Amino acid sequence: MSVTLSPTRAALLGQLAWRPQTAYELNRALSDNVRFIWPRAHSHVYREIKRLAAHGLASADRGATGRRPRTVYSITDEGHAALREWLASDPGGVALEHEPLLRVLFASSGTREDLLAAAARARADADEMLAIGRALGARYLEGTHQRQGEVHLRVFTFEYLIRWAALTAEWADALAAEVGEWDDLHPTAAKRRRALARIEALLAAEGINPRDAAR
Amino acid sequence: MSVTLSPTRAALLGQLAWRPQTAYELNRALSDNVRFIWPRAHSHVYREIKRLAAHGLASADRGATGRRPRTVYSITDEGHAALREWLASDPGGVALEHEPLLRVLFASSGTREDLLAAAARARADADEMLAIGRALGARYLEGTHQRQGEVHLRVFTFEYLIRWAALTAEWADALAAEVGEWDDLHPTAAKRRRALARIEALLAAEGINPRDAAR
DNA sequence: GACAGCATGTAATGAGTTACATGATTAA
DNA sequence: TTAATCATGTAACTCATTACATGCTGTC
Repeated sequence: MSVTLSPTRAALLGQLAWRPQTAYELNRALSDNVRFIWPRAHSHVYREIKRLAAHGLASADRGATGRRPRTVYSITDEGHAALREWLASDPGGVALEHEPLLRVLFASSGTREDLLAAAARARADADEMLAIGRALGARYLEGTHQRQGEVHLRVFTFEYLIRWAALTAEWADALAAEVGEWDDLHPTAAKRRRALARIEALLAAEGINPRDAAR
Repeated sequence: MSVTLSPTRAALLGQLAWRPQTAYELNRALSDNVRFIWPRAHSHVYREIKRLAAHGLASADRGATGRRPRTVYSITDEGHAALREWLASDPGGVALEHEPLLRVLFASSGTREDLLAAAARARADADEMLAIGRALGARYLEGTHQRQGEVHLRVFTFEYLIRWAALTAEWADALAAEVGEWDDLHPTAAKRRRALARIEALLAAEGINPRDAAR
C-alpha cells in the first residue's frame, strides 16, 4: 500500500536515491540533470520534499548552519519501494513546451522581427544545452562524472539531449536563414514553392510516403 | 493597457484569430495543432476562454443546440491587439516533458523491463506524431490544408514536428536494441566500452569538441 | 565592513488536471 | 431502440510559479 508517485516526485526521490541531500542540493542536481527533460521551479522542491518526508518516503535530518536551519533528506526503504513501483508503472508520454514553436504557429499575426526573435530564443536555448552536453561528454570520456558507474545508461539521456539540442539549433538557423531573406511574412509564390519543396524533402529524408497517410 | 497573455491563452487567442469557434472546436483545433508543442487538458479551455471573454479579448455568442447551451467565441479587436503584443514580447524558451527520458535517468533503480517499457512508450508517441505528420504533409502537398495560405510558415512547425518525431523514434529503437542484448541493467566492461564509443561518435557527429568544454 | 552571491526557505496566487455529469446524434 | 460516441460543460483538487525574506560566506 505504498504511495503513488507523480513524475515530479519520482524525479526528487530518484535524485535522493543517489545520496542524501538538502533541498538546495536537490535543486542543483535537478538543474544539472533534469532541467531540460522535466523542468520545475526551485520553490517547488522545498514543498514536495517535505511532503515526501511526511509520507515516509524520505527522512529529514534537521541540523543548522549557524542560526539557520539546514535539513538533509535521505530516501527511506518505503521511498525505494515507491520509486521501484513508479518505474514499473505505465510510463507517461513525451511532450514539448516549446514557446518559440508556438509563436511560429501564430506568426502571421505578428511581424517578421517577432518571428526572428522566436528563432533566436530557440537557438540560445539550444546553445545552452550544447554547452552542457559538451561539458558532460568531456566528463564521461575522462571517466570523472559523479555517476560514471552508470555511463552505460547515461549514454541514452546524453544522446537524446545532444541530438535534440542539435536539431533545435539547426531548425532555428534554417528558419532565420529563410526568413532573413524575406521582406515581410506575406505569402508569395516563391515562398510557397520553397516551402513545398522542403516538405517533400523532409518526407523523403525520413522515409515517409505521404500517400500512406490515414485521412 | 491591454492584458498580458500567457502562452496558453495566446494559443487560444491565436486559434480564435483564424475563425470563430466553440470551446469544443477550440479543443479539437488545439489537439490538431499544438498537442505536441503546448499540451493542455480540455477542461482548461472552457475556463480560459471564459476568462478571455471576461477580459474583452473574445466575445461570446450564446446559442443552443436543442436544450443545450452552445457558445461561439470570436476574437475582438482588443484580442488581436493582445495577440500582437504577445508575439512582440520576449519569447519563453524550450523545454521537454519527457517521462520516458526521466525513467531512463533513474533506470538503475528499476528493471530491464521497465526500461524497455519506457522506450516503447516513447516509440509509440513518436509513431503517433509521424502518422499525423504524414497526413499533414499529404494535405500540404495536395494544397488542401485549411491554412494552406500559410504553408510558407507552416513548413517550420511541420519540420520541427517531423524531425523531432524521427529523432525520438530512432532513439527509442537504438535504446531497445542495445538493452535488448543485455541480461540486466548492471554495468559491465563491454557495456561501458560501447557507451563511451557512442558518446564519442555523438560528439563527433555534432561537431562538438569536448576539449572546449567550460568546466 | 560592505557588497555580491550562495543557501534556505515561506506565502500567496495562479495554472492545470481528474473526475464527473448529461444532452444530442448516429449507427447497429 | 439502445449503445456508442460526440458535444458541452462544472467542481474539486493538486501542481507549479512568482515574489518575497533573510541568514551565511567570501572577497575587495
